[in-house]
Amino acid sequence: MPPFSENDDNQNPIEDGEAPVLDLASRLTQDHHQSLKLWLRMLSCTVRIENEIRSRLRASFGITLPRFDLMAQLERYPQGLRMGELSKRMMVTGGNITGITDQLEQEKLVVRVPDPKDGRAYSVKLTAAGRKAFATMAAEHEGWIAELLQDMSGADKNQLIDLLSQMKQHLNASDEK
Amino acid sequence: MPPFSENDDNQNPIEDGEAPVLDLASRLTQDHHQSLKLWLRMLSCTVRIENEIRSRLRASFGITLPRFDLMAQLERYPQGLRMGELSKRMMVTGGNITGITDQLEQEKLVVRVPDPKDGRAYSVKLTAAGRKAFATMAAEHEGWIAELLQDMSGADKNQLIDLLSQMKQHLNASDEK
DNA sequence: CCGATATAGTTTAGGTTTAAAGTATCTGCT
DNA sequence: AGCAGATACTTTAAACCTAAACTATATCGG
Repeated sequence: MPPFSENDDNQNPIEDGEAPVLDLASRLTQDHHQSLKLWLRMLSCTVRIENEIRSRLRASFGITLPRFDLMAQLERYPQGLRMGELSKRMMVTGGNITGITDQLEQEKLVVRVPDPKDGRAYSVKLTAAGRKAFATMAAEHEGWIAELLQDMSGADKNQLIDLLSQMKQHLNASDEK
Repeated sequence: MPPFSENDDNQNPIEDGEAPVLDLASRLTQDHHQSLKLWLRMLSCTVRIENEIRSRLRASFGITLPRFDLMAQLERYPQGLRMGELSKRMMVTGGNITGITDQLEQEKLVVRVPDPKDGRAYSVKLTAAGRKAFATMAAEHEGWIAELLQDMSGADKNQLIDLLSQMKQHLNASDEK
């Protein structure tokens, strides 16, 4: 994800001090700007961390981020995941999963096990080598994330987790409508 | 950016109730998990919003997200931006900017103006048509973001903005080291 | 002036990503 | 049984993206 960041020098915290009474239109615009600002700031943080992790994964392990991510999903489901489940969890298209799985299979890190109950479906699983490789990488990866976020207090992190969980739920809720 | 999301059913808020005294190693692991959780939650929210915006931009305006993003950068700098500046602001590689600019130039939405002072450099600017097209799209875009985030209170949004600004600054600070 | 080094941008090769079309299998209905 | 529609996955074309190599221009020290 590399888009639309507000990488600006001015991090001026728009003064939201006294709130005069505003008409509906103004309040609407106000909220729009606030939401946009929030979005851009979150996007900026995400892209920065993502780029850093991508580059470290490549440098340390010669693996790409999507491959690592797919393995991370599988690691949580030893019984394997179907292509469609991977697609949903990773929030990418099915065709994409096909490609990444192909690559990982070629590297012998995952296998496609045909589903005996459904001739169309596979279960994708980590191989023993895949589990081993992932364990090493995951430990390092977790350390990197902690390092990147080390300057924030634990309390702030907890608060962010709460707020983002809330956001996530709202996003889920609103697309069921 | 479509990676490594923790798209799980269980949004169980890990009970961080009473905090027993822990040894250093445990506290470290604890912090690592907290950071990882925060990262995954933020990533998940970002990808969801991004996918939604990408799809709406395509459906409503037949434009891609990176092209829209590049135009958004230019809109803030009427005097134009050089390729390298676009690359830095959008946090993508220079080669990538070359490609996106090529496309937008072909669509007559931007122009490359040679820099009279530096034979290697261009200034990329929106054309009149580009400005016009962007104005329409940007208004709609802002509305979408507001809509997606409408279920959060203004106070929560402000708090998120604060925390993310802080995160962004820390990220900036730590890579100058 | 001239060569060494740096900088601005492009190109290339390979991987990722999407949307849309295609293939094969399954499920339900008659 | 058999067909209609749905589902699971793959393929395709076009765009995006990165890292690394490359081209051209600029700058600096002699």
